[in-house]
Amino acid sequence: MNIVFFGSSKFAVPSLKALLASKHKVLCVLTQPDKQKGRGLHFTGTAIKAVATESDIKVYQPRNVNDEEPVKLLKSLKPDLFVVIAYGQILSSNVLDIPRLLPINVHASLLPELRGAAPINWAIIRGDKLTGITVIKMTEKMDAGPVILRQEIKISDDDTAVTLEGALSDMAARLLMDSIGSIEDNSYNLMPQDESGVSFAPKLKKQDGQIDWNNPASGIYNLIRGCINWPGAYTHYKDKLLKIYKAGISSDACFAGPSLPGKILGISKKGITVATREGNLIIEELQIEGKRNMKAEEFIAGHKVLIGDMLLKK
RNA sequence: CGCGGGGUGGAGCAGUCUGGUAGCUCGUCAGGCUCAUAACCUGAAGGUCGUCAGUUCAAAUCUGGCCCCCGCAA
Repeated sequence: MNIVFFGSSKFAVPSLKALLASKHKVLCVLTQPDKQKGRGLHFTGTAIKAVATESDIKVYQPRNVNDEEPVKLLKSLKPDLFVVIAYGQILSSNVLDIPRLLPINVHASLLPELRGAAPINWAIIRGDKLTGITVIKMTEKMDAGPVILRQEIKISDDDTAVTLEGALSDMAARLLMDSIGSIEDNSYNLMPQDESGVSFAPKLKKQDGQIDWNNPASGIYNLIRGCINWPGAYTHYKDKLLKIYKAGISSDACFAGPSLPGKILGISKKGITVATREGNLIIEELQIEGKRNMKAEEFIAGHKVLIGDMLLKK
């Protein structure tokens, strides 16, 4: 089949690679325009652009796919199928009507749960035990089309957005290939989504990573795991930004009583124990503004961390 | 030239403003204490202070160039 691939982030990479390795033909790849990124604000391309370029696939980076010019181009390719994975732009019906067979989308949640840009992060932040991959036929309403294929995966307590994304992106590639297979021999069904079960996973904002010590330790633990790649769970210590990369829930009985949320209760090799509204969190790996990330033990060695110090919102 | 922090024994930091003996916490090693220990005590090893040049009697510290790491922002 002749396929046009739409994707931008790392999550889409295994799927694109699977397609490139298959008998199907990838006519071209659409990805987000290069953006100024990082120190010095140099222009950087997406992860998908790198893979496509390496394989000598044509790359297009329209600012808006729905504009006249990209639409014209896509029509001229006469594709059978659109495959959209973590692309970052919403396709209008003009675009969705182009492929001869279907426009399909691979989404990292069990739709209708967690529609939107950041389903993996939110699944962890919400404390879900189960998530998965859903392949849908795209409709104009985002992530709302009928389901072609779906598979579940368990979220373990020590999964982070990074580990889960890795597992899901591989699963996405497999499910994508299965879906294409069923489309090819016309054996697929379209199951409408149950609109009563809809929830949303909007793009994370910087602000979403801010730790509120008035939440229970378990909620903060989930936030840390869910925000690990971006924006990072953060708080402030002595007026400096402090990111927390790894933490645990403390079971130490000697800090059992209620304490002021955000207060440092204990300092040991295991980490820094901090009070929350409910239970205590033990910080194991962190990063202070301007420094690399380090183990709590290392941080303690060089910074005079005292019991009673506060971690604050700002 | 987007804004900012930083490079000092193996790790994390202080010292730099106000040049003049290399400091702290931890780790490592040896010994001691202890029923025992990741605890405690004593001692030791380990550093051309990122790099190149300049100023100076004297540079981790002042001046200039270069390299590298990181936070913000996007």
